[in-house]
Amino acid sequence: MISFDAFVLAEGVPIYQQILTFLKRGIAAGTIGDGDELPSRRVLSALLGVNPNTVQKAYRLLEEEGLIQSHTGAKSCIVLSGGRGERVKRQLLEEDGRRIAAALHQMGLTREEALALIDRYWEEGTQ
Amino acid sequence: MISFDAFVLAEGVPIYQQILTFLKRGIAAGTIGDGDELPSRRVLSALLGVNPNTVQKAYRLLEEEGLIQSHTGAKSCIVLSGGRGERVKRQLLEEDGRRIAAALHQMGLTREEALALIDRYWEEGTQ
DNA sequence: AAAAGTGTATTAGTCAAATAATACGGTTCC
DNA sequence: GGAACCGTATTATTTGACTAATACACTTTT
Repeated sequence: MISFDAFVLAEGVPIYQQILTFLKRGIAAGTIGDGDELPSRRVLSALLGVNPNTVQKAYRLLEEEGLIQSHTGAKSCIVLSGGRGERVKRQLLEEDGRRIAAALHQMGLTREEALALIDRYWEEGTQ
Repeated sequence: MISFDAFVLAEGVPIYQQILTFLKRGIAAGTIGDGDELPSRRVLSALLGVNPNTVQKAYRLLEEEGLIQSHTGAKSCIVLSGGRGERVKRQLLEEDGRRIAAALHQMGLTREEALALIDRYWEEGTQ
């Protein structure tokens, strides 16, 4: 069963997108693997304190991407066969890499200052 | 007159927030300085292809933060006195630093892999 | 078999973001 | 002084995110 203990609800970003991002980053990190069971819509919505429909929207989008398999009545589970896992990781690294580098550059940081900033907050992110 | 040539409209983020971020990053970078004139609401909305009310919302929020001064009839301009510029840069670095480090860590990257990723897309961000 | 849990679907409502169309008074510039 | 531009304000509408309350059929568990 996939754990949502590390999930923290942020503001200003659609909740269903945060769920997508959380799961995809877990897939990229390898902490979420092929065949892993997802919490049911009802359980996760109660856990996060959001509406079941919001979780359903996230799960539906994941299924449309082929990353989840759902059968009426049974729990949904992760599908990473056919290079899906590698694809997710590659896409995530490229999108985040571009976005992050652009942000740091727009703030006028040099390459060294940017690397130093990541270094500075790296320890905090490990908690 | 502050240039919005480098501004590119993204999806999934409120437009008024994108305008705020663009200006704050310019302030942090030093490319936007004290007393600089902003494009009028009408001109900028036409330039970005968005509604004047959306630009007005961004400008109003900036004024509430004390980063803009507006007088009815005249153009608005940037106010960075009293350490406002430094404050903006410090806040931006902390927020982005934390968010970026957390994202990289959640993807399971080591510190070295994270720094390599930034390095990889650094050149692209320069354009 | 019965109960509990699950995926799925529907309808209704609230709220924020964004658009659209004006309107008014003040400033700038020729 | 007048035209052009500017900040500001108002009202209405559309769209998407989210909540709320159900309902139904299927699976799992006991």
